[in-house]
Amino acid sequence: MVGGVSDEPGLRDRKKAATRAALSHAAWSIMVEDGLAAVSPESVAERVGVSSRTFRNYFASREEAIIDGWSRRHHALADRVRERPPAEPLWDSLVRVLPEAALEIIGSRDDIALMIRVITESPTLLAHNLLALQRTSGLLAEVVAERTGERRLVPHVVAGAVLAALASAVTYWATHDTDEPLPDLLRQCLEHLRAGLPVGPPTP
Amino acid sequence: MVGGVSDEPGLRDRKKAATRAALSHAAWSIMVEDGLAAVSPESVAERVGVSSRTFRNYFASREEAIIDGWSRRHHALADRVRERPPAEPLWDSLVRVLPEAALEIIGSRDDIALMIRVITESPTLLAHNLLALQRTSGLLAEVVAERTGERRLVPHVVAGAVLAALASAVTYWATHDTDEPLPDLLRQCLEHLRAGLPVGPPTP
DNA sequence: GCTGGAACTTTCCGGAATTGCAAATTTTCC
DNA sequence: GGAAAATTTGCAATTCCGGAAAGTTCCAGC
Repeated sequence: MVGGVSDEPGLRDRKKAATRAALSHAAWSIMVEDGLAAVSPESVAERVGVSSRTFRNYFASREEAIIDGWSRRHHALADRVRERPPAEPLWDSLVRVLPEAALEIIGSRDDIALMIRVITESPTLLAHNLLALQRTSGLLAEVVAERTGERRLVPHVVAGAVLAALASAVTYWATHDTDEPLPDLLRQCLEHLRAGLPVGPPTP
Repeated sequence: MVGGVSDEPGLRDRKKAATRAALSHAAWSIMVEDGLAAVSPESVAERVGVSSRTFRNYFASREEAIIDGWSRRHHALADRVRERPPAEPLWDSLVRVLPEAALEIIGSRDDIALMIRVITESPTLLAHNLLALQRTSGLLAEVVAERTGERRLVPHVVAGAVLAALASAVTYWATHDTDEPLPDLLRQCLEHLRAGLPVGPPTP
């Protein structure tokens, strides 16, 4: 017992994670190449080299498979924030971590633009996306609670608002033809949340 | 032509709306009485007195039927804000409308508590709920844009944050044993958004 | 008010999607 | 090396879904 109480995954779990990732990746690729309709348990399983029954053991639907990779990267956001020095004020952590992390998570602008386009015509895919966001929001709320000591309403409001900002910034950046880099857009949104949401006087 | 250019729905459309509402209501009732598993196109259609095929003409799934009533009340939120005097500053409108409207929309505390309990063990139902919220968020963003003249990022951030506040307040109110009335909780959340989200210094 | 046409509901039905199960295969541990 | 545990696979049973056609209800024009 050289390794002590190490909880390394072990080959079995690593393989599971690998096929899961391979299935999700394949599902995404097929969607990019031939559209959402072409993604099926059969097509995905064939590309990975497993049976379609195995696909169903991992995912309940094509949408779940397509989202899964994204989902896992999303969830990493909370850990990123948690890794910041505990003495750092929360907003500083958020403003430091999110704008940079956002880019890595969503990948290229083309990817996210395609995703948004597909999502707008597939409520099911949108729903799975929202589920992933919701889970991330829960994880982020935990971190906020740890950092601030607040235990009740505030962490969820903060987490929800921050993810709304993230979603808004990403959507705008991907769908509008702007030169501003994503991190800058997101930083602006977060600063708004920190300082109080600006809403101009009513237009006369 | 006494009534002028009235666009009253007409009997046919009223009947459609009625069966839709009846189906949704029946779906909700069955869920309350016998649990989510007991809600099926057959059981719902039978209670209303239509064929199960008709149920499928209206809703694609039990979850959609269960959520539908709530959905429609949600969507009314945006109109409520729009109806406020145009000269009123946006935050005043929001703080005035939402806390009171929230209560009407979600019904009794028991209803929402049950809903949350069921949702936690049914991802599909949660997903449909999130879809409804998302649509409401879009509608609210339109109103914000009309009111403030802002056209790009801000309306979506504001709308998303406000709905996060709504969801947080409702969830807390329904799941924790607090004496504070829902409108007060929600007002607090909205004031936080207006003034800047408070996050205490890190706990030493 | 009555009649033709449009819209909605119902019945029937076939194919696709989903789930459960047990055998076969692979991994782990001793 | 071999037993135990976990995973993959194929198959069967079942449910789900939506199209087509017939029947029923509403609306508009005469």
